[in-house]
Parts: sequence; C-alpha cells; structure tokens
Amino acid sequence: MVTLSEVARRARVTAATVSNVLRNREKVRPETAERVLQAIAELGYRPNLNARALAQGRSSTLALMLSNIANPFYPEFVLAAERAARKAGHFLMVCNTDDDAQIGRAYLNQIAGTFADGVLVMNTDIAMNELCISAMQNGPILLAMWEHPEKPPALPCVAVDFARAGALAAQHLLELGHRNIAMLTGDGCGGLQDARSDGFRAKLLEEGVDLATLAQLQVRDSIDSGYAACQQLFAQHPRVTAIFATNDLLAIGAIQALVSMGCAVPDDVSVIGITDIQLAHQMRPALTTVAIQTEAVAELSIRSLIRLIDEPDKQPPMVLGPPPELVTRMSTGPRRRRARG
Amino acid sequence: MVTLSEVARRARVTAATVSNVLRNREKVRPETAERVLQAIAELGYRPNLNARALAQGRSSTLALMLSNIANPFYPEFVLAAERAARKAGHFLMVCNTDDDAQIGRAYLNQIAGTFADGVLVMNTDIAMNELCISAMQNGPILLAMWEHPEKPPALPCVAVDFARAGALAAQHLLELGHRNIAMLTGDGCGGLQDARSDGFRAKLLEEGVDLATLAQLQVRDSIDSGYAACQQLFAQHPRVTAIFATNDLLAIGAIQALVSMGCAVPDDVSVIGITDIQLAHQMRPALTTVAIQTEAVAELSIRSLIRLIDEPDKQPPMVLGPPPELVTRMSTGPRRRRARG
DNA sequence: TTGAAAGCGCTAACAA
DNA sequence: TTGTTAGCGCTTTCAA
Repeated sequence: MVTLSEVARRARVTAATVSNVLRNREKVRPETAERVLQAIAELGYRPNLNARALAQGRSSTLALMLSNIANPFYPEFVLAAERAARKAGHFLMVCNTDDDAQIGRAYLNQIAGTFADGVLVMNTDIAMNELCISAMQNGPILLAMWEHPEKPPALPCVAVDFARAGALAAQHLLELGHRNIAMLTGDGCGGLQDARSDGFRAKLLEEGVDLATLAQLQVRDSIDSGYAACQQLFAQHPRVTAIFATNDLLAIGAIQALVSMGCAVPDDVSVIGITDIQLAHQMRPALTTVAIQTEAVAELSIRSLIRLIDEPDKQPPMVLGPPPELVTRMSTGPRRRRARG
Repeated sequence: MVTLSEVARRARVTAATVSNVLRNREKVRPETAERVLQAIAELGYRPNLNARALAQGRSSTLALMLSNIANPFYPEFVLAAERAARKAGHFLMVCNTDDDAQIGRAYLNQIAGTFADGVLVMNTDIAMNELCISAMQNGPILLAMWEHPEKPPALPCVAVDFARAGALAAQHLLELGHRNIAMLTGDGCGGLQDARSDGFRAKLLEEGVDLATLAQLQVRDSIDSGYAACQQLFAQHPRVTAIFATNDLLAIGAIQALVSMGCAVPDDVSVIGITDIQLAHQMRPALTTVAIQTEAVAELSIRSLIRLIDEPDKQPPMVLGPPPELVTRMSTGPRRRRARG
C-alpha cells in the first residue's frame, strides 16, 4: 500500500505538504503541488480513509437506520439520500434493523459518533426513540420522516405533515361523494401511522361525517396484509364504497383483493393511499394517493444532518418538509350505487 | 469521548490489557477482566472503530456496489446481504452508482481496501468490469450475480445459471403449447441480460421452434418500459400468445399493458418472467416466473467475499449459486385460440 | 498474566 | 511556503 510519506519522499517534500496539496491547495506553491500531484499519479496513491478519519475525528460517513429495506418506500428514500450524501462528500452506510430493537441498539452504539459522523433514523417507534435519545450523547442523530410536526420529539428531526396527508385523502373521498368509508392503518414499520389516520378522521368529523360509520382496521405494512385486510373488511362491511389506506402498499394490496373479488376499481370501490411510491403509478388502475415528496425529504434530511454535524447551532430542532399533495389517478371515482350483493 | 486508556487507568491496568479483554479473553486473569469490564460499563466506553480499523488494517466493513437501488430486485438482495454481513460482524456500505461509470470508479477508488475490507459488485457491464479488474490490486473484489457461469470473468465471482433460467421459462411455455412467442430482453442495469435470452432461444431451437417467429425487443429495465414495450409489441405482432421477459419488472409491466388493452392474462396471453421478486406473488394475476433464490445468492456472496478477504487461497475463482427454479403461478396457461382481432 | 513501546497513515498546530 | 512535531485511539509484538 502506497502511503503519504512515500509520496512525500518521491516528491521531495514532507508529509505535511502532501497533505496540504490534498486539501487546501492555497498554501502550497504551484510547482511543488505539481510535483506532488505527479508523484501521487505515478505511485497510484490513494489516501487511507481510516487514518484520515482517525486524525480528523470524522469519517465522512453518514449512517441511515431503517427497519426493513424491502419495504419499497425505503429504497426510494435511500436512493435520494445516497445521492445527496455523495454530492456532499459523504458515504452512506445502510443499517437495516429488521424491526429489531436489539439490532438498532447495537448499531447505534457501535457507529454513532465513531464510524458515522451522524445517523439518520427513520420511522422510529417508542422503543427506538428512547434508544436514539440516549445515543445522542455519542454523536449527532436526526429523525427523518417524523410524522407529528405538532409535537416535536426530544431529538432534532425532519418532519412531514402526515395529518394533512390524511386530511387531503379524506377531502378527496368526500368530494367524490363517499360516505361508507373504510380505513386501513399501517404499523409503519414499528410506529403506528396514526398521524395519518388522525388527520383523516378529523377531516371527516369536520365535514359532519359520523365516525361510527368508519370501518377501521390496523394491519402490518405490506401488500400482502393490505390484501388480507381488504378481504376481511368486505366480509364484515360489504357496503363500503371507498378505502383509505395510510400507505400505498396497503392500498395496492386492497386493490388486488378487490379485483380478485370481482369488484371494479374505482367503479365499485375507490381506493386511495399515501406516499406515492413508484409502484403507485405503475399499477393498473394507477393509484390515487397523497404524495409526500420522498426525494425532497431525503435530500432535506441529509442536508439537515450534515448541518447538525458541522454547525449544530444553526440547525433548528425541527425542520418541516414540503407539504403533501394529492395526486389523482385512476383508483378513485365518484360514488355509485353498488351492483353487487 | 471515553478512550481505551481512560478505561485502563480506572481498572488499574494498561491499555494492552483492556484491548486483550476486548478480544481474546483467554490471556487475562478473570479478576482483572472483571475489573476492566466494570470500568468499561461505568465509563460507558465504546471503542473507536476508526482507530481500530487503522491499527488492524481492516475496518469490518463491506461495500456493496449496485447501479440503482430503486430497482426492486436490489433491496431484496441488500436485505439478505446486510443480514449476512451483520451476522459475520461486518457493516455494509451501500454504494449506488446511478448507472454512472464515473461514480462507480470513484467509489472503487476510494473504498476498496481502505474503508471497505472487500467490495461486492453487482450486475457489471463491460466498463464496470474493466474498472473492477484494475481495482483488484487495491483490495478484494467479488462479482455477485454473474450471469455467465460458462465463461468466468477475470475476477472472483458468484455465478447463477441464468441461461438455465431462460431455458426453464421456454420449456414451460412450450409445454403449454405456445408457439407464437415474444421475448423482452432487459438491459440489466448496465449489462444486457443476454444469458437469459440466449438460454431461452437455445431451448426453443432444441424443441424445433423456428426462431424467426420469435418477436424480440430490447428494453430498459423497469415496469414502465415493460408496459410500453408490450404495447408496441402487440401493435406489430398481434398474434403472440405468450411473452417471456428476462426479468419480473418487464413481465409485470407487460401484464399491466395487456390488462389495459383488454387482454386477459393468461387466457389470451401468458406472461413469464425471471427472478421472483416479492412483487411477483403480490400481483394479480400472480406472476409465473423462474426464481433465482435472491436471498441464498446474497448470503453466498457475502460469505464468499469474507472468505476472499480472510483466506484468499480457499476461495475458488467462481462459485455457482443454487439453480433457478420454475415457480408456476397464475400468469401462464395453455395456449387458446385468440378471441380478439 | 501484565506492561512497555512502537506504530497504523494521516492531520494540524507551530516553527522555521 | 515548507518542515517539524506531536498526536488521533487502538493493536500487537516483545519483554518482564
């Protein structure tokens, strides 16, 4: 392995000068720099990032903790986060906790403030939240996708107004004339997505809908469980004309179930989700949903984390992401008399 | 930050002893170890992984390079790879190259043999392949999901017999009586998936099918382009009764297109893919596909990479993953007289 | 079984 | 503008 001092020797300078060339080029005379650069090229020198990290006390690595990357929402977030990190000169380490607090704790313990200059934690449940708070002393931690802007957590966070997302979904269904509505609330990979369902319920109430008529189900966060929940739902509440799911996976699962049961979407039943994952527009019928601008939030989160690392004073405790927006596609339509039994 | 020597001082031993306690516990007397452990607990000591990495010359970090994590195949691989890495005491750094050789080169240059003890590279095209070969001198690199077991690359790899996957798909369609077949070949995130299509073609030939009747299209690797390609296909070849796609995304896109065009799947047209991503069984109709055991291959790849790092002599240049298997679901059925124009 | 000491490769004062 | 020097926190011979 070629080291800094070998480069220095070859360029007939000292290690300090090489180091200077490698970062602030100002302090070194152009001819010297040239010589150093050439030596670097000739020797094929590559800096040892571990040594640099140790000397600098920072590793240029950010960690992203998430519960399960197989949930299609995460890859989209990761993609944007990795780009943002890369552009800012950081690496991104993905830490998958498998929904296991033990693993989350281990990761947090090992990397916060050591391997990673900062940690971005997504969709925390209460246990995870506690862990993060106690891990804050080790290094900067930021919560991404915090769902309750009205009650900031005890850690820095990037929040998204998910209650508003729920309200937008409610408004859309109401405007289409639906009154027999069912709601599927996902577990959000650890933390119940209740900001979304609360927002939805509040809007219904505001518009004078009797919440007693609202069929409610709590389910795991996946297409499969959306499918199962929808079947169960219609066995119990056959007169439902619209389904609100707190995320797109559930909504997609519901649509699949409806199709299997011979229900037309949206003619018999409308379905709306939240998030606007890729799949939402790739399905047929394409899913109506409330977009939360995953990319923008990911970028904002990375930028905020970096600021938290570099200038902690300048980073506000809570940053609010862009507002959710309704994306109308083909899975919702006006209420019609149901043709089936 | 609490350091090793602070722990040592508190336990009234030297740093070397603490270090010994932290790894090979044999060499130290139980009572001493006990004192050290207590000091660690009292001080809340956490080892500095950068320092350890520098001293040991290894970072316990593995890097996974892939072209675009938003492709649903990758998260499934990442999930399994991360688990395997974690269980083996390694971290996993995800490097997304955005299909950009520049970014790939930069990553390889920066991390191979430095930040990462080893690098797993997926789905390389030729450019990437060259890069990897020249980066091998920096540190262990292993190609995952090599598609051509019959021609091993110039690097260590874990291969999967994708030609066989194509052949299995062909056999299935032939057994169902299909003769008017179309083939959608994906670009595989950089490297054309031609092992799959070659295997498919070879099987057809073997069974005496005239390849001239095989409509062939090359497309980008996504649901959207599968959709578009399928529409285009039927405009030109309306008599096709079965579609083979070299991966599930294309197959899923094709099904969506068929549904939109009013074609029943599988009654009018059968569709088969390769991979068996999660989505394949979550769709309606559920997709018939050839499973390549992503999880097992990911695990095998991580294990192989670790062996390549620890005992390079014991790691064979090419390891063959489990054989692909046909998974029959609802998107394929016997050929029937087509009812449409 | 424990301690002493050197060093991993780089950075960052400070001095020249 | 360049060199000297002293670490960063840990591991690892080697000696005691």
